[in-house]
Amino acid sequence: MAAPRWLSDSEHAAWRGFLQTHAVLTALLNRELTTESGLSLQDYGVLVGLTEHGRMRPVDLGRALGWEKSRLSHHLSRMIARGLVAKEECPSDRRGQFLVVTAEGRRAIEAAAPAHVEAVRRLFIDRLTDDQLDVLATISRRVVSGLQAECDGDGCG
Amino acid sequence: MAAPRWLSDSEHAAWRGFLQTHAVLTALLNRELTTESGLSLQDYGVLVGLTEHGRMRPVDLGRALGWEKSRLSHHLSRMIARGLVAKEECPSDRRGQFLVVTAEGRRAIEAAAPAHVEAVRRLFIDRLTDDQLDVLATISRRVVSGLQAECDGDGCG
DNA sequence: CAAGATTGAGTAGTCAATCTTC
DNA sequence: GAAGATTGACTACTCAATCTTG
Repeated sequence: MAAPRWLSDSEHAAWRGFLQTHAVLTALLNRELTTESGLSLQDYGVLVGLTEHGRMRPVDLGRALGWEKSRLSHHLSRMIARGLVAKEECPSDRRGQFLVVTAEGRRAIEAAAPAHVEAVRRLFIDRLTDDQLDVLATISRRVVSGLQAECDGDGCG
Repeated sequence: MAAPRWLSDSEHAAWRGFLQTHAVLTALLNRELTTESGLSLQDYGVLVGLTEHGRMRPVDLGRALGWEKSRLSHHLSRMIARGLVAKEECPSDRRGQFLVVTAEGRRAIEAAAPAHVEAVRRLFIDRLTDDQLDVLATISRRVVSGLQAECDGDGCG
């Protein structure tokens, strides 16, 4: 390995800031959401994904969330046990299934959403400018696409 | 609760993108780091914090990382058991201690750093412009300061 | 053999209760 | 009583192994 290109102060600030922001933000949002609705931030993410797409295969939901397949599988089995989501057969490819939100899951996310969206606004969205939000979305697409390219070469998951 | 101000498409993209990016990026970085050096991303963060500050109290390290106090406490006891960090008495306030990196901890992070920094560059830093990195650092400061203001009102920790 | 998904064992994180010192 | 820190029980995540279908 040649002499490492260490991070500059501003690069270091960006990277550590990203990690710190995520830690602190998700901890508080998760606490609020759980206390008020009984859903975790993870539950909420699953329900948002399925609600947006109507029905979805685990592999696609996992990609949208950025989760490992076994994490998703464990989490889904807990949510299925609680009656929030359900599985349907996938006729075209019997290795996979479709996931759907149950009526109870729909009630749960509809009850949780107003307060949670307010919290996300208060702590995150409303503290940033439109330009900053656009940069963030651009960064996400850029980094995630790079990660996926990386994972085409070997087995990432 | 009045009619909720739902997130616009671009706000939703920014927020979900942030969560997805963090999930996907930390999973891959953690796997690489653990495989090549035996340190987790969390271990690395602790060692970076302590190395930068020389000696540090748990409460300050927890703030820098954005971690809950019990998470830090559990993690430190594991790192102490592995000989990576150690505690010293804090003469001015005997409720607290100082944390220091051991010689072994220093060896571990120095061995891990070159490859890890390369990975952070390859997957994150080098894919973004300087302007984007600056925006990210600004966002972090802004959001984290808001969170701390929020936590002055009640007990967040 | 590759891809979608599950399982079990081990590790890590959260919450509430507790202890000590200020 | 509040702040710094720890502990134990519970929940969640990771990794590797496995199973089934393409």
